[in-house]
Amino acid sequence: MLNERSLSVSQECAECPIRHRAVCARCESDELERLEEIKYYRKFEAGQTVIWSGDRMDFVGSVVSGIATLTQTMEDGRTQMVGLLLPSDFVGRPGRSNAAYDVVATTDLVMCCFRKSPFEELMRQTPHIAQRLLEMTLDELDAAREWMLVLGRKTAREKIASLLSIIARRDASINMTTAHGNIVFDLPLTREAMADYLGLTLETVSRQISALRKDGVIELEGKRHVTVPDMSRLLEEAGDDADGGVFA
Amino acid sequence: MLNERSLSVSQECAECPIRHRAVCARCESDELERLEEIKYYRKFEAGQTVIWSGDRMDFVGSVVSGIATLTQTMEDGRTQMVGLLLPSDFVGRPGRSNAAYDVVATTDLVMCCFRKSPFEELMRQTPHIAQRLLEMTLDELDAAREWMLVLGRKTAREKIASLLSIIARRDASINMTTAHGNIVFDLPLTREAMADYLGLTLETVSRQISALRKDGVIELEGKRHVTVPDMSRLLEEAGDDADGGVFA
DNA sequence: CGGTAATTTGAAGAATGTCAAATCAGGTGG
DNA sequence: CCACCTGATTTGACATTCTTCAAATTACCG
Repeated sequence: MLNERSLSVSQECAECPIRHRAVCARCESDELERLEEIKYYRKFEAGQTVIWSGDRMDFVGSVVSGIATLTQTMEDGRTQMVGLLLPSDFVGRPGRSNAAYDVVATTDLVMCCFRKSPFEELMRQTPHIAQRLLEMTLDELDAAREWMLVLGRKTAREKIASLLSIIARRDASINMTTAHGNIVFDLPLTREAMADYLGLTLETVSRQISALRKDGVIELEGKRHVTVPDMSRLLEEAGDDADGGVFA
Repeated sequence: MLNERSLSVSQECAECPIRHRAVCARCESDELERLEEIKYYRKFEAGQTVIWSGDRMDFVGSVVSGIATLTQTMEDGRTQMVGLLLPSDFVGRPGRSNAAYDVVATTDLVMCCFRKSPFEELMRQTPHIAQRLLEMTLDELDAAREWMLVLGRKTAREKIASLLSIIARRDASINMTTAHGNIVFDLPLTREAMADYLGLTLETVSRQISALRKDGVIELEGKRHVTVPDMSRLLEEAGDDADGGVFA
């Protein structure tokens, strides 16, 4: 199932776009050299499954570019997204041999992979990797808990506004695509993927996006390109405090 | 607000009931001695708030006995539980100075606390603590993701069945209170707390519990004492695979 | 034996899901 | 370059689930 092509070019960690944010962020140059020995790149096309829940997983790795999702599926087919993986995010769990979730590339995706057992060995020896992984895992746990509030207590409209805020915020921390105060970004998810993220149906997602557009909270060009004229308004719609953060 | 009483008796780590499961599980005896120097016990009564979200938090610690909850609250009062803390669970985040969630004791509670900055210093020096904390955080993240599926995709009945399964499982790993194949346990949560856990109203919780009782999935003595005659039936009602696990 | 909080139950309403059909967008082959 | 095809998205009508508000009941505590 994994018919990705190997990259012919090998890349230097020093020039890596996620060098200072990924699991290797804290590594010294000698530690980086050892990581470089066990790393390899893998490329996936949009729509491809990186790994199926339950499958043996002999690597861990970082998203270098593109977006992937982590999802759980019930026997009857209901699915819930439980993670949205952006560049620098970590995939896999050291010490676990089988994947716990489906990982799917939603855009073209490049991953920097490490063979699992050498990586685990390296973790034992270099505290910087484990330290950084702990930090990242704690951040993910906080994000998961924020998400739980969204899933459990917010209305459909608030859920959509929350998701848009999150994407805008994450996007801004990378691209800062803001023309004269406006926040502008592309939705990296289909309506169905948004529904799986938010615990809604795709029809409800569509209706609420239309409603937010009609009420002037967002503007749309095509189905995916979003402009937010007033970020604090969006945050208000999300049910969050309308102050603080990147967009004061 | 924190009118807990200090414990007059200091306890030995060696005899601690959570010695082999808490954040200190991997520590050697010399490491334990250093932890012992910075630890102190705190006791809370049922209903007391351990810490408010946003408050300065100058300690981290472990639940020794009793149960606490982690909750988020929106401005208009809607609340969502995001963590259920049982004995050996860790409270607080190294490197963070203010609490991100409300922590409330739902039963009488004993915590083993460490002053934060000495603990952080110790973490830097002894990899065993950080290693164990990473492991525990990864487990919590998995639990949070399971919970996200419950919140996002399960029906009210499935949510209740899921919660009962989780409590039964956690209880069993400690007490194994099973008379002739039956699983028996006490609900440590009020209907309202269950509602906050599951993203429901307390009325819906009450109705679904009654329905499960009527259908013979569970039996109740009083409001809190639960008997599960057939665990696989309960798991089926939860929408999970009805096999595997502790109760095969 | 009251009093209070927790829980249950009922009736009605609102939000979201379901099913079906129409529309739109992008890519393809002619 | 255009008509067509396919999948994504939107829209509509209706069904269902869950919440809301209100009141009755139960359990526990002093």
